[in-house]
Amino acid sequence: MRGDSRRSNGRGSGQTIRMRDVARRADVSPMTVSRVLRDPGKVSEETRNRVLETIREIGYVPNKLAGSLASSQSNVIGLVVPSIRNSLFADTIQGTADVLRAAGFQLMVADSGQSLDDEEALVSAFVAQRVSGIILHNTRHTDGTRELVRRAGIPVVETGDLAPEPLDMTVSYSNYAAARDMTLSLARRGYRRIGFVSLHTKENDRARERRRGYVAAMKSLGRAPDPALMTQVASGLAAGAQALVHLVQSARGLDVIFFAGDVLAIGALLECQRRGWPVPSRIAIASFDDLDLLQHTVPTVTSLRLPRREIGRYSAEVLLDRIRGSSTRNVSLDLGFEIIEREST
Amino acid sequence: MRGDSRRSNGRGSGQTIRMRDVARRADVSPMTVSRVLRDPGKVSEETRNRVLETIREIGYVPNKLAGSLASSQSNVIGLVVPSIRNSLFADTIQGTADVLRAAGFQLMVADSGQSLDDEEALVSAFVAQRVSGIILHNTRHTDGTRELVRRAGIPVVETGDLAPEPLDMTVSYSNYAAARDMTLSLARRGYRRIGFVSLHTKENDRARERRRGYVAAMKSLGRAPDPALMTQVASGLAAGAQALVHLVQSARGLDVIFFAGDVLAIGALLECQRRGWPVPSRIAIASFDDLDLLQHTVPTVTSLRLPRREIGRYSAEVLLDRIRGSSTRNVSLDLGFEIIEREST
DNA sequence: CTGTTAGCGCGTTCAC
DNA sequence: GTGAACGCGCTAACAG
Repeated sequence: MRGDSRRSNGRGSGQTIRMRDVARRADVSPMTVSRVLRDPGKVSEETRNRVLETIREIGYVPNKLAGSLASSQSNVIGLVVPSIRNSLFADTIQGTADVLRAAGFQLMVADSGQSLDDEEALVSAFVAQRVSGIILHNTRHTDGTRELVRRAGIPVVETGDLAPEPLDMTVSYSNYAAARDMTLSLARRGYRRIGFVSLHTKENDRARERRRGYVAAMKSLGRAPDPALMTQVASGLAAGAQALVHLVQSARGLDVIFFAGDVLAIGALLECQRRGWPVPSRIAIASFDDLDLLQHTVPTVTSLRLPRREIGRYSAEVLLDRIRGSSTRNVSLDLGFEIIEREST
Repeated sequence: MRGDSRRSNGRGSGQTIRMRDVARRADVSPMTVSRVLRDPGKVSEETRNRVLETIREIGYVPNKLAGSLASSQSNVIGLVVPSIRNSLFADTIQGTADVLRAAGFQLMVADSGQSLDDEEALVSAFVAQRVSGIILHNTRHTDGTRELVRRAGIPVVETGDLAPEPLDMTVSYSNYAAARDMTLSLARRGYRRIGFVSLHTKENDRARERRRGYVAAMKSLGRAPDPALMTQVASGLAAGAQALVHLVQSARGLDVIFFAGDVLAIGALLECQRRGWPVPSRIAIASFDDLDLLQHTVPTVTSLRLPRREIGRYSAEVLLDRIRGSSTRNVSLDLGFEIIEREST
């Protein structure tokens, strides 16, 4: 293979063009070509133009692999999310991608499927790729993960929740505070028996924090947390519908349910439509995530507006600041949230 | 910096561990360490275990940058989507990510924002990173993009639609056929005046193909395409609602509308609920994309089930086949679609 | 402003 | 089964 990476399929140019090919053709040294690409100001205009022209002519595309190896810095950021498919992360990823792209950075995305061990494997792969920063949508990690990023000295941003033991930097909102405040807000609006539905708290830290917030709110209201008012379900529209029916039928006097996960509230609302249960008169509904949909449904749904896009943007920005060395350390941003009251409560 | 990449922030181990550090400690040559990592069978069990143990002890993480440079092959695949945020792509990305991860490959994701020039820039960045394969959710490209991938000789999969002029491989369904068949299906069910709403066909190839399919179906039914029945809108729930109202009020005799884009049908359905227009008796609704939601709404919505996940999976698989050299050339998969008839029509 | 030298960390090749 | 030499393509440091 050496010196001949010709493809066997008959496609491609046959030869990868190297910097020295450009240099030879433009009658300069490879170093000058390198400078034209990364520090054009240090090359005379005439030479620069000649080199640029040559690059265009022969279609040279620099090898970043070699560049990164030589300079010990890549322009790649690694991102681990629990689930790419979950549209809730899509906004955040988009925010990150936008900032990174403007800065000329690439984004490497991976999916941990909620498994901390898989997360460790992915972080290891990122370290192996020598990414210059890592974003984790998760605040709990294996010891191995912690050790990996510590030793690698790579800047890390955690998000998804405020991190109790930050690896490095944090950009998020507080799931605890959000659930607590929504619960208090419902109480303030006069609801007496407030039901709470979350995703399974066993595997999901965010779900656990939200439940903690709900419980704290109930206590501060002088209401002992009633197990009959609380339930956990899997993700999905159908699960939301089931949880609704379950709680409405089993918890007497229930007047509102706070759905603290994904699309649960929508599933519940649709179930109400199906059964002809008027919302909010028969049962009121509040949601955690302010999906677009919730302001278009009939009735519109009360929810928490979370700064998804901003989390993505800021995560990228603090990472870039750190990489560029212009950074304050120990960044820990709480981007907050907002309660949006609508017709469903 | 050379030889001393110590961080100034006091974090990190201070020194990156290299293969030769492992070798020294395990009392073997670097070559043996390399073999243990990539071809363990060629090393005696005793040596192998000693090396493995040493790697664990000192927490060595191989430098893939150097490895890829030396071997001229990376384990990274580049993916360009029009919009990360669009949940329709999320399923496909997940499918790709799943397959790639099982094969030990990394995914680099970028967002072209529907701009062909931006796509070219991203492809160029991918080539610069020496990715070993590229997936494009798009079938139209600049000449520059075509030239880039041709010269680089990188395997490419196009998707999003059947490619009229494939760069290389294609994995998709036919937007044209899907829209045509849905239109014919509506006619077969007895609908006489079939309205059609798409996204703007000017910037969106898929929207154009879908409209072409609708028009072809109408012609084959002996019905001249009536401009009064067709409209184009931006993406979003509100746009779907507006399109609905516009068509219902302006096209007399309209009995069904086929919404050929994103969440338009949902926006329209919700608008019907808001206005108290019964679906399908006052106006029937059909959707293009079979979002989960559509089988939970009241009424449930007729739509096209597209093989999103499969597209992602197969795209990754044909790419991997090609990279591993075990491939048939000119792969062109049409994964088809399915019409799901529900209550809304 | 431009060139020279010396690696970056690893894989390939070939010898032992 | 194991090791030495060389180079992947580029950039840092220094010299001129």
